[in-house]
Amino acid sequence: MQEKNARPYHHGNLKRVVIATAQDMLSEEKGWQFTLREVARRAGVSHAAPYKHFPDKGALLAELAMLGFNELREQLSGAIERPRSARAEFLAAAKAYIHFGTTNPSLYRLMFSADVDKTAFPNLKEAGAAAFAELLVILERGQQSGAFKKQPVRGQAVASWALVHGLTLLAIDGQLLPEKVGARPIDAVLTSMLEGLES
Amino acid sequence: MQEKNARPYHHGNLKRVVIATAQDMLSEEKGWQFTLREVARRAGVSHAAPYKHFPDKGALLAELAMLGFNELREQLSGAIERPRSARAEFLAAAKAYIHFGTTNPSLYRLMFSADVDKTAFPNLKEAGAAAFAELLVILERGQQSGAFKKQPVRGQAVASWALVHGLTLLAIDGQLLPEKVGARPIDAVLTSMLEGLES
DNA sequence: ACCCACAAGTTGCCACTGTCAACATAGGAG
DNA sequence: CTCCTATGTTGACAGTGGCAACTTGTGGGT
Repeated sequence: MQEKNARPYHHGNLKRVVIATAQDMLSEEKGWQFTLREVARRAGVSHAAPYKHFPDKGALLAELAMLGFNELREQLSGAIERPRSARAEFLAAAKAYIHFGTTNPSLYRLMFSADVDKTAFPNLKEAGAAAFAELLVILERGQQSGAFKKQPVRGQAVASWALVHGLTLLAIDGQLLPEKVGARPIDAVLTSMLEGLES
Repeated sequence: MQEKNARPYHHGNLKRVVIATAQDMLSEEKGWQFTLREVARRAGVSHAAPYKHFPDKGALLAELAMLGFNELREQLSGAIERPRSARAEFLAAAKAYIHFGTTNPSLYRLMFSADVDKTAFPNLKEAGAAAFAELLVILERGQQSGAFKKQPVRGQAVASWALVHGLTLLAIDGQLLPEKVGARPIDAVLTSMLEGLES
């Protein structure tokens, strides 16, 4: 008797496969401007199948961005696991952040792109806030220990984030080459930032 | 006798009109993800006409980005026209930069998007470098006057640019609201940056 | 004035896209 | 076993980027 079709109608795990396939495609030339039809082709399903799991392409992109923020938050909290000096924590987290961005440039750009509307995707917004909260933890601990100036922590967080974010984008764009900006530019800039933070 | 067609085949000025139309469309919802066909429609020509002036859509986007950098450079040099203290110059230029970005959010994002390939468009690369050079001028003058620390100026420029770029993106995303980050966050952050720069 | 070459338009086409509707199949609950 | 829902597929539509071939307009040279 004939077996059932090699690929039954009920995939069982298609949502995860679509996400994983899209994540793979992020590292290709088109970055997050891949096409949903190509994702479906590579997942081995029809072009309309993803629409049973995502209302549209924007929803898939938002999911990717949210997963990116989750991963970033894990990288940040992993970098400051063992309690140590505020300075060491700050540097470790900043470097983990920049490493995340330079290792996943298309994902990083997607996370901050206008194409993922955080107002339309609450999970994404929360994930972004959770990643940002790791930075707040570092700054609050630094203030409590007396290592950092006692100032509104959100203001300090904005300054720190703006700088690290800018550095990450410069690194992604290949603008942080030693012959352009001197040796170890990231260390130099982060040290300068810390001088502004410290008591 | 009948007049010639209302719209002769030879437009005479189509390249400029395409650019101006695309610039207008940047401020609409899709930002720089407008379609070239829609640009052509609004310019009153056929869908293929822009291809006589731009090899592809990417070339038009690169042109828009280059014009953006030119405009940014003019804003920066205008902000520091009259010689004054290094500190005042730095603040004026930083605010002009942030104002440019928040006034033209889609153009600003396009300028730093992976979609405009600076290696493929030398004019764009030069325009970006010229805008960046304005910052070098400020820092060099600051060092010469003794107001800023005598350090590798490109390193200082990278730190300054990273911070201002990050602030601009935060402002564009509406993240610099006083209830979130305290009053006058830009002033606070720039002042802190200056403390790191000054002798 | 005429001719020719080039510039710069148009028309039509191709392969592809995002997304929707209708249909087909699979799974699970009652 | 039946029925409902989930989740696939097929087909269609309106649109896109970009190309080739064609058409019209311009300007230079004779």
